[in-house]
Amino acid sequence: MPELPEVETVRTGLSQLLLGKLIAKEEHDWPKGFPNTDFDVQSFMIGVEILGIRRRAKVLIIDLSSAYSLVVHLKMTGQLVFVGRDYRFGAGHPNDSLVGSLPDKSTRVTLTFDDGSRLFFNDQRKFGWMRLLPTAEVPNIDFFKRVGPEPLADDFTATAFRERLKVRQNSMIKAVLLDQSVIAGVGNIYADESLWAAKIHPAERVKNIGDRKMNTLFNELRAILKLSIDKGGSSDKNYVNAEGKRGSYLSFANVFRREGKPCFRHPDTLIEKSRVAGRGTHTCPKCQKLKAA
DNA sequence: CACTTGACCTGTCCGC
DNA sequence: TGCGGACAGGTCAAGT
Repeated sequence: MPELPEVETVRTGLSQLLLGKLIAKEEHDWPKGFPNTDFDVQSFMIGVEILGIRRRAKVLIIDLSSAYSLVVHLKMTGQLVFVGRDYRFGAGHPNDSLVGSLPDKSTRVTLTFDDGSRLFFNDQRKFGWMRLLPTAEVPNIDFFKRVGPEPLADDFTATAFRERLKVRQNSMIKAVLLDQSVIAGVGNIYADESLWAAKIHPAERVKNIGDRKMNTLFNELRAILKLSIDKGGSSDKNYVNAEGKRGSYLSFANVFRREGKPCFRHPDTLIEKSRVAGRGTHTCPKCQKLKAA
C-alpha cells in the first residue's frame, strides 16, 4: 500500500486534524499487535496531548505529550481515518471513499479524543503495526537504524543517489529501488513509474546504467513522488487519507495498472506486466529495453 | 553476497 | 453458485 506519497498525505491530514487534541479513550482488538508493551499503556496515552505527526520512510510517528510516541507502519492495507464528533456510529462514511461504516471488521485500534472526535487504525491484512515507544527511542528501532535517506530531502543530490545505488552493482535496479536501506519510501508503484519515465528496464543491472541515466532516474523519481503527494497519493484498493478520501495519482500513472493499454510514448505498443524482484512489474517493451547480457 | 521463496493475513477476482 | 488458485501497495527471515 502506502508508499512515501500516501504516508506523507496521511501525515499532512493528521497534522491538520489532531494537533492539540487530548486522548480520552483507547480501545484495541488486536491480541498479537497492539499494545506492544507490558506496562500500563493507558497511563502514557490517556489525557495526553497530540504534539505533532512526523514521517520517516513509510512510517508515521505521532508524538504525545507523555514523551511517548505512537509509531505506525501501514504496510499493504493500513488506514488511519479520522472522524469528527458528529460522526454517527454505523452511519457510513460521508466521503466518496473506500471506507464504509466505522469502526468496521478491520479496525484494530480506536482513539477517542476529548472533543468526541475519533481516529481509527484499520488494517485488513494485519501486516501493519502500531507501537507505543518513548519518543527518544523511536530512532533506535531496527527499521530506522537501517533505513536509507529520504529521496525528497533538500540535501539529497543526484550524486548521493548514484553513490548509494552503486553499492549494489550486480543487482536489478528495481530491487535496489525497493530496498528501504538504500532509499527510503519507494514501493512498487513509484519504482515502476520512475523506471518508465527514465526509460530503464526494471531488471537492468545497476552496473549497466550510466551516470546520465541514473541522474534522469533521480530527477524523475523525485518529480513523480512530488506529483503524487500533490494528487493525494495512489488509491488502488485500500488506501485512503486521514479523512477517508482516495488519492488520484493513478489517473496520472504511465504504467502502473496499465497493462494491455497503449504506452503514452508509443501508442502502438501495449504496456506489459511481468514479475521482477518478486513483484508485479509494468513496462513498455519498446522504451524499456534490457541491455544484452 | 545476491537473489528467491515463504511467511505474515484477508479479500477479491478469475477460470473451471 | 461454489471452489481452488493467483494475486494485492511491504517487510523480514530463511534457504539456495
